[in-house]
Amino acid sequence: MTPTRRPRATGRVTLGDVAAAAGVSPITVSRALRGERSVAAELVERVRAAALQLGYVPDPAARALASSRSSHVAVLIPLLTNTLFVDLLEAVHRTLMPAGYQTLIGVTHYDPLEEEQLLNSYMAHRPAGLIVTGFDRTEASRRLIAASQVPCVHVMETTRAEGVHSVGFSQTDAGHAITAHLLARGRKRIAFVAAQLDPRVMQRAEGYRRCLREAGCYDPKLELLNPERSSLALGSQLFEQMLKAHPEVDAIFFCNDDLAQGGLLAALRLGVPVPGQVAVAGFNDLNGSDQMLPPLTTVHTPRTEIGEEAARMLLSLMRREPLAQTSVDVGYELIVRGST
Amino acid sequence: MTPTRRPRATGRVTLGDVAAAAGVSPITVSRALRGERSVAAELVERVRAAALQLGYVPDPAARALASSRSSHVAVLIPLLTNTLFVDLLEAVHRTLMPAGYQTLIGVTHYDPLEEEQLLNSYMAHRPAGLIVTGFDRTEASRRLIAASQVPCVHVMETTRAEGVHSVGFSQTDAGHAITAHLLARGRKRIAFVAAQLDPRVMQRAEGYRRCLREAGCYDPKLELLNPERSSLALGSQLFEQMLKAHPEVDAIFFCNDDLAQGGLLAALRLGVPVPGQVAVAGFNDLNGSDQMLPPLTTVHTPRTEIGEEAARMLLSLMRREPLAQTSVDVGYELIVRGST
DNA sequence: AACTCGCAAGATAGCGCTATCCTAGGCGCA
DNA sequence: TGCGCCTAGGATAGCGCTATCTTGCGAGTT
Repeated sequence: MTPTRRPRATGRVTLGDVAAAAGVSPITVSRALRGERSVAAELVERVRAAALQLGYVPDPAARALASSRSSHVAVLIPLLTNTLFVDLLEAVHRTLMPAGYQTLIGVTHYDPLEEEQLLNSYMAHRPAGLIVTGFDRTEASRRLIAASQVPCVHVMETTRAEGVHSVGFSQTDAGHAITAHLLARGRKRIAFVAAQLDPRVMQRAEGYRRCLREAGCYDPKLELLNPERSSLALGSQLFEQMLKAHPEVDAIFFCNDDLAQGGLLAALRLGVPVPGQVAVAGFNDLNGSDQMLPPLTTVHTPRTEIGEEAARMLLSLMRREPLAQTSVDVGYELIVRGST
Repeated sequence: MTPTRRPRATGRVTLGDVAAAAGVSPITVSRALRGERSVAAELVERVRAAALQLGYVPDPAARALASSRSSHVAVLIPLLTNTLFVDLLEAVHRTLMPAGYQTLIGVTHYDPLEEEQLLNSYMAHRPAGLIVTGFDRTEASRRLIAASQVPCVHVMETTRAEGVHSVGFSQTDAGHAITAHLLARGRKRIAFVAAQLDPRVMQRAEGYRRCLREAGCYDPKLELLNPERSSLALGSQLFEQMLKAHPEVDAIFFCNDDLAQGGLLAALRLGVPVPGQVAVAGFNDLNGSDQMLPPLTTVHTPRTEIGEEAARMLLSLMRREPLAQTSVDVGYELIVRGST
């Protein structure tokens, strides 16, 4: 009678089971399934077959514990209520999932401190990779990312800084381009209306300013910057406010499409002809902008491409493959519609 | 000279470190920090202090491996591009995170087979809990959930079925209520326009039918069901299509606000007076519905409450606490605005 | 022929926790 | 006094993987 201490039965097919079935050692199974090169092709085949036969599924927890690296990728975005980031997220998710990575979502609400807390909590999970939005974060966050050695890709903006990986486009250039479009339509009194005021919004503002200065018609009074959360309702309100304060305005560049959509609806409500009296432009090409009355001129931001490219770049980093470039500029596209 | 095999240095503060600092055994630290009752209050205090002092963070992977239960909660929703589910998700996330749970997101695209695949993949992670949308899934999925013993809460709809946990409201009743509202406004030729055609949309359709049958003015020809993805553009198109086919229609109940918003914009474009000629009602009270011209009458669906309540219910289940009720009906709210 | 290499495969020892069993001491009860 | 029986805390043994070291063997070197 052995003093029975039965093993905890988990009813799970383990590496060992596969090893027994394939007639090799567990470590060889591990190596074969992970695609390490030092296993003979014939063995790999045998192991694969056995694993499939038994329905073996690797245990991520055990893997993470043994290798101190999980199969999680943490993605930190400012908001889930902005479809821009949702599109980005979905693209990332779609690209990482087939490669066996899980996406952990963190929402920072545009708050660097909140981001720092999230990073602290996510790093306990030893994520395999990290995707963060922009470059505006606390020094502690930056150090944490660097010290952790976790591969990290920055999205939405780009940089040439050494050792930093990024996928995005020039928000400043895009802001410049749409302002230039308004100028080309013969507008002179071009207002800039913004909310949220995150770093990317401010970069668009910079593009707007640069463009108008070049044309000699920059007027700081035509900037309306509101720190509240961006929404249709706020867009309506700011449109009215701008026209009341500056009736001579002949174009408005809204920093985001939801504001612009609100502006267009306000124009309809107030009977302000668009683009007759005021041309309206937005940014991001969100859902519904093409259905507005008139359809909204905007900048299409390629968030799906950004998400896919960032995920691909991260996959390369996680696999320690060489990268073609550390920074990818995916560009933007001016979409001219009826509102200008 | 001992044959040096140095331990893998991970530089992590472990349970053992805390135990040494507090002068107790590791297992006591584990129990103290998890709040098991069998540890003296004084010891708990001592352990807590030591953990805080050392900055101890439990390793989720080790915990998952040892207990065969992770700190992940998988949430399966149909779409990320519908703000309804994003709001739900955010509420769940916000409620679970402080309790130490990570949210894993799965997107099913309304496809039970895709959901089944996701479940298979997520179950490998031994999630601590599961939140799924509605009850429409494959038999295999149902069995997998039941067999896994993972606590599971169903959201958006409710059921009285034994042993099934749910948080939602009656989609049928809500569909009935908004149709009754249109009747009360004196409308007789009330159309139902839907896309997506998921189970909940069909339940709203059922409510619409029941209401009109009760009033003796149900006409199946006034139902326009389109399987495509719901969007503003499709709403515009279906609005036009409906009015062309049935010019006598005096009200349209769209199954979702995005369709209804598209319908309202089409009405503006076509010069159809709303609600003069046609009253328009939507469903879900999405972003922007209050800004439409005229503002859209709709049913506010309390997805934030659903998310919070589902998360709370799941927490209770995961902690094996007794539940007050297995099914929570959070109701809905008719929001009457200018479009009716 | 003796000797390094290089490489495929295996043996071993954990990763950092918790499930499970074990023990010592305290209590009630006859 | 002696027998259970509970409780607090500890000892032990894994959970299912992978990092690291070790071994065996054939090819290349001198």
